[in-house]
Amino acid sequence: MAITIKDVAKVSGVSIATISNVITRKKHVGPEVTQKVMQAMRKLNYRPNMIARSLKVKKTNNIGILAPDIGNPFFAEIVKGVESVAKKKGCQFFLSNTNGDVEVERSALAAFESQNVDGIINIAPRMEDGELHACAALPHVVVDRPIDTPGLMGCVRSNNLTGCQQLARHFLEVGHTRFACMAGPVETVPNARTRLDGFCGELRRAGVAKRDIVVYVGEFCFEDGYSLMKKMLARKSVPTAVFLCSDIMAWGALECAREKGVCIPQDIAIAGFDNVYFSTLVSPALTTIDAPKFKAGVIAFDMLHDLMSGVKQVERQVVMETRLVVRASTIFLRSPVKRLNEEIRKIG
Amino acid sequence: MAITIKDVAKVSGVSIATISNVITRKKHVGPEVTQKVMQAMRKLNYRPNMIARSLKVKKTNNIGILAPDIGNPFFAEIVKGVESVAKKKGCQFFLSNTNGDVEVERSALAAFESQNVDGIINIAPRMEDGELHACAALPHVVVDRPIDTPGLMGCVRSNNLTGCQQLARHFLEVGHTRFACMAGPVETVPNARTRLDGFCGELRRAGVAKRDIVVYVGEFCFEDGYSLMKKMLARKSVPTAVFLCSDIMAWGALECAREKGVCIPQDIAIAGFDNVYFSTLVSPALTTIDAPKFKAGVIAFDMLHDLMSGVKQVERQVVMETRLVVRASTIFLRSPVKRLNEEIRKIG
DNA sequence: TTAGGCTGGTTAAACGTTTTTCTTCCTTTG
DNA sequence: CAAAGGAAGAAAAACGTTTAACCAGCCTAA
Repeated sequence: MAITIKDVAKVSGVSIATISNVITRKKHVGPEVTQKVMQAMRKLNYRPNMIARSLKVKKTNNIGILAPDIGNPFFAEIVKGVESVAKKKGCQFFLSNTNGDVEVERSALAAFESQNVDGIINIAPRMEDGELHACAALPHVVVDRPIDTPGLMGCVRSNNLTGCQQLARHFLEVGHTRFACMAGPVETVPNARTRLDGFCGELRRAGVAKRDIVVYVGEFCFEDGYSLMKKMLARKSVPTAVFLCSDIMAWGALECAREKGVCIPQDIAIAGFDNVYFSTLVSPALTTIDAPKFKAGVIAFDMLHDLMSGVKQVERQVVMETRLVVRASTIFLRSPVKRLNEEIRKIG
Repeated sequence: MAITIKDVAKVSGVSIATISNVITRKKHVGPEVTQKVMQAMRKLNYRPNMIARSLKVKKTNNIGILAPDIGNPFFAEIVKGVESVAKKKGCQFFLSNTNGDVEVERSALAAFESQNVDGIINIAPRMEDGELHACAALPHVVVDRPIDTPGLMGCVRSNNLTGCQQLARHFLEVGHTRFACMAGPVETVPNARTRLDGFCGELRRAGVAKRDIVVYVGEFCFEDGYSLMKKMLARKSVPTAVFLCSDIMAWGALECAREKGVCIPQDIAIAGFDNVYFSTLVSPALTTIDAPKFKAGVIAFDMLHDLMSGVKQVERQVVMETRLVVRASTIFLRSPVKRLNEEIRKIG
């Protein structure tokens, strides 16, 4: 039988209200009584029952975190950011993986609501805007996806555009002339669209012809990076600079290149998006676009916390910058990168 | 204001007890009343308040998961295993990262207890046995660490020994004669000790001299893999087969080798432990010892669930097998691996 | 001296459920 | 036909807290 406030009351010979007061510090209670109570609590190893407390105060100090896949280090990092500051505020969290399945998202949200969480952090949800907005009765911040913020909604994301533009310029600077972009699910994920548009747009602006940019679409996963790369290598004129719209896709592409005996970056330059920490470990180290992950988590929680505590005038849209991180997969130090270009020009 | 069972009672013109009965199906309630109630619930979009329910029934259907670092795919995979089956049983979970810090473990456990979780899954805890055993009042299964199981404890882990022995034999078979083992924190983590002993023991049994096995100790992290490798390469006689006791350490070692211009596996063969899914992606693909992760999570939850439901005679110790997975980092197809050995013999 | 205000404490109601007990009204049966 | 039993629902108590309302004693000020 778990031990309750009543037991403590009995042992310390004082009313349960007093016990509660020494715990919550809401009313002053005399020093010697405080002592007695403290002692009794320690002796009994009493732990307040949060369930009962929550029921009474209508506040659980729990939040729910929804993420597509915690096995993906990108999301894991965000979650860790959230946790780092949640812990400081005495906040626990429920976690639910959705696999990008809207149905799962729905049921997880319902479950969270039943658990009376005080707020929700929703990472890269697939659910459409309208349905998401309907959840704004509860403080709810969505991360890594643009959305406008009625009710108690918040949004923290990164500017996917600039990083992609930087990458396009980088490719141009090192002399590439034929490009490929392997995008994510552009129909359902706004950021996938943005990355594609940012990259291609900048190229076009620099005068690259439309036919020199080939676009593929897939999911943000290893397999699709692999298979799209394979498809691309089967073309008769192969681009020399390819942007995979997530690191994990880029790993797939690297794997494919290795199998086909294509040298990176000598033959083809490859870049990703996310700057997940594994990206320094693949070979060659991956040029990628860094998006703040841990920090996004931190900011998301802070925002949620403000929303939960009813702070007025909270900044409900935070967008952070992305930036290009150049590594070995796009620069070939020993010789100019144009070799393949020239060969192709000769051949085709 | 959230809507409660009382509102439903009012709308459907029936007592709250009856509402409860239609929800829980504990007592039969007439069909037309059931209809009315259902309708009212739907109309009001009523969701039972789990907090109140939990308080009454002294059961939350929540569990707590403790893991060193969710950013580590090894642990993430276990968590996903747990979640997959927990979800089916209508169980939510709290998650807490400990960073391998005993103090954090303690406070997280206390927090879980206050939340009245029904059980705990404790992955690779650092806390010592005694203290852990003290938590066995609550159903508590520890994963990936051997421990005996008094009270309501359970343990699911993998047999670290056999895999390491297989690896040792594999190294011998391809002709190595000088070995290194870079172990984890052998003092505090039992599995670290087992891996070291399993590997070295098998070598010794095969007649390898003690002086042909060099041992280093570090943490299970990238940095230590890197630095220990560096230290090893500075020796005047360098082993040709090295076992890094976790994949993530092995990645560090690969990185170091790359920097130093050491070819893997031609110059040195490298193997890891865990078979985390990224290990196929590093270059060269890593030979490693596969430990079941997702499945461990599944089994852990099943065991916990039995413990929670008071099932008698639950098997409280499950140990799964590990097995060697040979990949490119230890086999060099085009020529025998002994080259460096011979050079070393010549030089030193 | 006494009304009024602190101080430090107690009592009791409330939070939203479940569950035990109680009430009604039928139906069965000897 | 009366007693027993069963079915369907209602009333009320309980879960472990917090908190509003209350109270006793003491100090101060009028």
